[in-house]
Amino acid sequence: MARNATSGTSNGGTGTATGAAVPERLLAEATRLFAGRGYDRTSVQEIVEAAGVTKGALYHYFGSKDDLLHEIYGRVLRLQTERLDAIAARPNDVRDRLAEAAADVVVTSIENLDDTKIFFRSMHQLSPEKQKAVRAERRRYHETFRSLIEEGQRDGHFRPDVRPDLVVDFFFGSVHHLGTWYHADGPLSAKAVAAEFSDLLLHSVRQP
Amino acid sequence: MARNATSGTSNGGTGTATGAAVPERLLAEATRLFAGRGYDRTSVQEIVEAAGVTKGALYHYFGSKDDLLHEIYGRVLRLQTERLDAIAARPNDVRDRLAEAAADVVVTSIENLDDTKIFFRSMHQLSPEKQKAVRAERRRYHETFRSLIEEGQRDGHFRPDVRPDLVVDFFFGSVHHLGTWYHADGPLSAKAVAAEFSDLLLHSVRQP
Amino acid sequence: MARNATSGTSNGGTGTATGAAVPERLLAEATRLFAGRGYDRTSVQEIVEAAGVTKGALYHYFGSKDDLLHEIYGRVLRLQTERLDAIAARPNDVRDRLAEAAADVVVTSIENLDDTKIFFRSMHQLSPEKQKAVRAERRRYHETFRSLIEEGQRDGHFRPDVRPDLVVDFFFGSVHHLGTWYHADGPLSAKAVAAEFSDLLLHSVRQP
Amino acid sequence: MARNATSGTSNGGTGTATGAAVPERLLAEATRLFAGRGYDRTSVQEIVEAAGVTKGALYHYFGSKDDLLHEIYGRVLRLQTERLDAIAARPNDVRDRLAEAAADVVVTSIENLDDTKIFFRSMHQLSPEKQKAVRAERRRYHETFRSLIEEGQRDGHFRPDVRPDLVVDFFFGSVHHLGTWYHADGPLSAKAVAAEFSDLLLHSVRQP
DNA sequence: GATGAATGAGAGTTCATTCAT
DNA sequence: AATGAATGAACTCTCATTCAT
Repeated sequence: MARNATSGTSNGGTGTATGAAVPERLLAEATRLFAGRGYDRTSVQEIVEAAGVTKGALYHYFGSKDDLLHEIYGRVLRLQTERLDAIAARPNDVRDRLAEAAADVVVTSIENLDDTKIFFRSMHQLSPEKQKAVRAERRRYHETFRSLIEEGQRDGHFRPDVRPDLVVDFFFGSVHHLGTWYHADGPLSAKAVAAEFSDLLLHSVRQP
Repeated sequence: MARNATSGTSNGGTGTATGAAVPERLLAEATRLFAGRGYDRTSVQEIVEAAGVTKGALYHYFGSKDDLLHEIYGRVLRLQTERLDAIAARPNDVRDRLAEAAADVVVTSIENLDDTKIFFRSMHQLSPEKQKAVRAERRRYHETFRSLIEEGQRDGHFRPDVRPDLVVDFFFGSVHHLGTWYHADGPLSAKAVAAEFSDLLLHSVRQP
Repeated sequence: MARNATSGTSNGGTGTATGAAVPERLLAEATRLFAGRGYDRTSVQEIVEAAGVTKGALYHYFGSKDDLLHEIYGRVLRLQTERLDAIAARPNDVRDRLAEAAADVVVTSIENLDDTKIFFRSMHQLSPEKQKAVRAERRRYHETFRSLIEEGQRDGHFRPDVRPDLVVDFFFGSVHHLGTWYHADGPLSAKAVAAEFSDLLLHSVRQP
Repeated sequence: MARNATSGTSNGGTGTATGAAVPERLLAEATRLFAGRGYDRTSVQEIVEAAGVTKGALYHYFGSKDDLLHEIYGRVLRLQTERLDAIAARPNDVRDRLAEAAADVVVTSIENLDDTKIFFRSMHQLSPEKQKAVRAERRRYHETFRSLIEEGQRDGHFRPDVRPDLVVDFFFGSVHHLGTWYHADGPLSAKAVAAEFSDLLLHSVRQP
């Protein structure tokens, strides 16, 4: 079980290595390493060395290696859920909200590309209970997204002959896979990808 | 590297466990186990036990554990490449060919769902050289697919304002993620998903 | 070494968990846990959690984990030594004194069954010096017991052809093993066992 | 789970270190070390170093450290059970059979003093299931012993006013504790102790 | 063609203890 | 009087791979 995470003595989260508080440093390094080598291929020893502490310190804050992964998921899930909820609650035309939600999740996925990579590659390495918890939270997120599509269908803006749940799986497959091909130093900005993915989604469902 | 892989289908009937030849049995069990537990969490011992042989036998046919994974990739890549090449070479309207190619890759991905799961989860666990080889072959596949989109754009059937490479990444994200949500015993047949994914792709790119 | 052990019974009412003073609570919980899981398998963390204090508190009162064990031995040794000395000093017939001493050590062993279990299972986990100290005290106890047998032999009440030291080892083997089979909720009261063990001892040595 | 124990390639069980077969050597060294330091304080590393092999070899033959302990128990239990069964089945007077059984278990306990020490100190460190198995076998042994006492009571040779089960616990307490005080280089031979313990037991139960 | 004993390096985790506060 | 973060060493166990047979 995660013990108490932050402790919040001081430090606003500045540096990567020795500046930040210990739990933050551990999470940051774990994220970087899990994204690079994969969860199973990253040893606890590597994490603590990268964070400049000892194993004892890690196990003081986190109950297990598994716990670190769960915490990483928690952070990104919370962030994306909050943003989607805010967008979905706006008074705009549902087409605009869907477009914005789609673009937003692409941008935040690219901004947190390490978390995105970890998400789709390592989820099945979580303990069964934690996996269940993460899936439940993810399902809530997908349901909110799906409800936008359903709303658009009721309004007559979106085609009625598509299954909203399949559209969600279709789109989030694309989003989760950003980590396999997107590179920050490539020709495409996060915004450019977001605009294009959002556009593809909208065209795929809109009433012609 | 794989030494001699299959040796054909004969076998002479000496097999201890099931009917098939030893290398086939090993590949089949490895595929099943890798899909279930992941590559790193599947031990060579488990594979040989499931196949009813000993470690020595495995290392007689395959040079390493890594080699098994590479062989699995090889099979599915060969299959999908052949099918795509055949579809792309037909004389039909490019919209029909794209629709058919999209539907076909969905169906074969679902029919080989274990391979699909392994593909996107375990690619980064291959040795660097083998990873490079697989990526190269995959790129060829994507290029063929992309050329269909480019052809449609030249013909005026598809919107000119989308980047063909992004469309490919968009669509194959969806395909690779089938393994995370599709269940054979669910309400949707492989064909139904294929039809819908293909339809979503076509709508997302066609000239309105 | 124990620093100041008890500090009396007062406590001022500041205790966080139950009523008793901190060192007593620690000893009580340690006894319970050592008897249940064994010394090596009980962590300092478990002890302090059971007692409702922190590690710092434990190390304030006791110099080490080893020290706790030594203190537990000290208590039960002091108790049993006092009682035996009192019984041995009475003016009764030596047969009655031996019978009473035997019955008494059985009763107090059962009443402090946790200590009994710890005694014979964990003695060798004490540090060498402490082990020596405990053994010396135990030897004194055995010598007092043995002198009763020798006295009975001189008086002609007990058979002269038995070795008193062997009788002591014979009998205390039985006593120390109470912890392995006696259960408070079984059919036998402490007194019943005490009566029978005492009777068996007396029959084994008395002059027929 | 214990895998296959012996393998019996050659070697009649001569030496302690490098002569004997690997599993035998491991068991012998484990017995010596467990008796000396206790189960929990003996590391797997120490065992394999003493046996001159690597950890992998140990885990090739034994499923766990726990398994080694179980195997040690198995050997001594089997030996003592066989001997008791043989003695109990003889046609002699029951008093002679009880005396012989008592003396025999003392002699074999002293001859295998390491096993005896381990038995009473480390039983509770076995996994619950294995503990149950050992206890069941031990119970059978005790029942055979108890049946001798019951037979003697029916014949009128032994006092009817003692509980046979308590006599068994009484006597085997003494036997199990041999390990705490007996030293091979002391003044008493195994036979001398056996004769005296057997004599004490017989006097404690016989009809005066 | 196939065995299985053995290796050796490294995995995650636990723990008694210390010490600045 | 008491905290709790942090240490560092040791723990049991796993694993892909090799090689004499």
